Amino acid sequence: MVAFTAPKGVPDQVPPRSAAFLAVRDAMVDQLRLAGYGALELPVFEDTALFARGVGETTDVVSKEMFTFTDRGGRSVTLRPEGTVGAVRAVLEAGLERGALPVKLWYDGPMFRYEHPQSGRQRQFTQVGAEALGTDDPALDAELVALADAAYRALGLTETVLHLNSLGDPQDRADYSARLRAWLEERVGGLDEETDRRIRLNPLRVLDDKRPEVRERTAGAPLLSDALSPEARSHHDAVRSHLDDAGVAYVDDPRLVRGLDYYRRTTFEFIHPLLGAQSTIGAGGRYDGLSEAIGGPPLPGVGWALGVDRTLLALEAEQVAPPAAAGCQVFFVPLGARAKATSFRLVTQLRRLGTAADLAYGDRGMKGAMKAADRSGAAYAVVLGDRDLEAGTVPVKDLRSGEQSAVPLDTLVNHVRELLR
RNA sequence: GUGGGUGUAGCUCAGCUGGUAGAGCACCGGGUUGUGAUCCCGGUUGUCGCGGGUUCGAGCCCCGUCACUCACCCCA
Repeated sequence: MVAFTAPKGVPDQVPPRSAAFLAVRDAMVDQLRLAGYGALELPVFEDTALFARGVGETTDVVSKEMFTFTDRGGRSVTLRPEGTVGAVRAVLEAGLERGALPVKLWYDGPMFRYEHPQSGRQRQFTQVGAEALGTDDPALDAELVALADAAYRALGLTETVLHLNSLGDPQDRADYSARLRAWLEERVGGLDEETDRRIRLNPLRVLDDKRPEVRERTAGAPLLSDALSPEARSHHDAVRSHLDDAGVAYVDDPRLVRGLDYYRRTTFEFIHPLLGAQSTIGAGGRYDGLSEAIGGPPLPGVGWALGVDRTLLALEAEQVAPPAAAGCQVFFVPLGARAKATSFRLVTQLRRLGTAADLAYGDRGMKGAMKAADRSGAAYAVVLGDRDLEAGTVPVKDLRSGEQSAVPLDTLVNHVRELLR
């Protein structure tokens, strides 16, 4: 036991799992690069008011899950609970919306929400995010969905299910909310205080309640998908048709609701059935009003965030081996001080040339050093002691076959690089 | 914020009706004065989460507390 532990809900990533963590992140980013998305580096904390306006005051994320503190200058700042709002702020600040459109961007990094940790949910978690701003072309919605789908496929996930819905335009949503509120008050009202409050403030979210007794009562609720304006309807149809053409499978989920206020029209979630309660491994949608909500010009946008931690859990649940990290290629086993100095020099030389090399540290014995060579995963071991240095040739051992040959010391570096070719 | 479960070695865990701490794996060393993954032998690691109580005696019983974990709400 050590004196300090990581703060509650804040994970460490250590080997060997950390390699898989990075591989998941990279697989997502690779897809975005293929599609012309540019990199965005964003601050980890922002003005608290930015999130309040952008994400929405009444959302759970803003009302009870933010890491908010006052800095030394008396300003209220908040560790970002999500990436989209900050990304849009950065685009507006840099004036990118006045350049070539659409602006397509990706970013990654830690997000923070003050929640009770459980499987698949931490207070600090990592997302890869993508945003496409400046046009309301439904093909962009489909592109983003297809890219997330491709990332999951590239990683080897086969059981992910894509849920798709449209929340309509603001007017559709307002009309529908009023109708749903009346319906819910009659059937679900009086169940408990929290639910009553939700019926008043954001009735759509009641449909997302997982409690069986609530599920039962909301079974016949009117659906938003039946209340879409002709414009929202045709946008949604276009998205679906692009996905069909691209061979991306999805499930129409008319009850899919998102917890962040800025979404409208397209919304989607990638759900993994083997994960337990926190089963959404990636999600997103269109947010055409967000820019205006934070004081910017009208600027349509669509985006998603994929959870790196949860995607890794999904890989583990499917027992898919994550891409292996590149390991050591040549391992040096020095016997004695002179040999160690020579080994160190050769290892450094090899590394400069791009060959992964390592050596046995700690002046351990032959047996221990060979064991370390074996564990390093290297294809070759170079064993050298004083008598080899005097002879001018050193034994190079093929660790798979066990065969060994003597190589002149002055050509060792090239010889080893030749062997590894 | 609410509820359930669990805290013993680096890891996974055993520990009987209370009698003073164990296994497997891992790690280190030796068997082989210079050759790994097998085998054999040996060795290291513990405030039994923490604090208090009951008892001649507590890993075990009681109270409190903290942490971890799963679930609700909500979300990636």
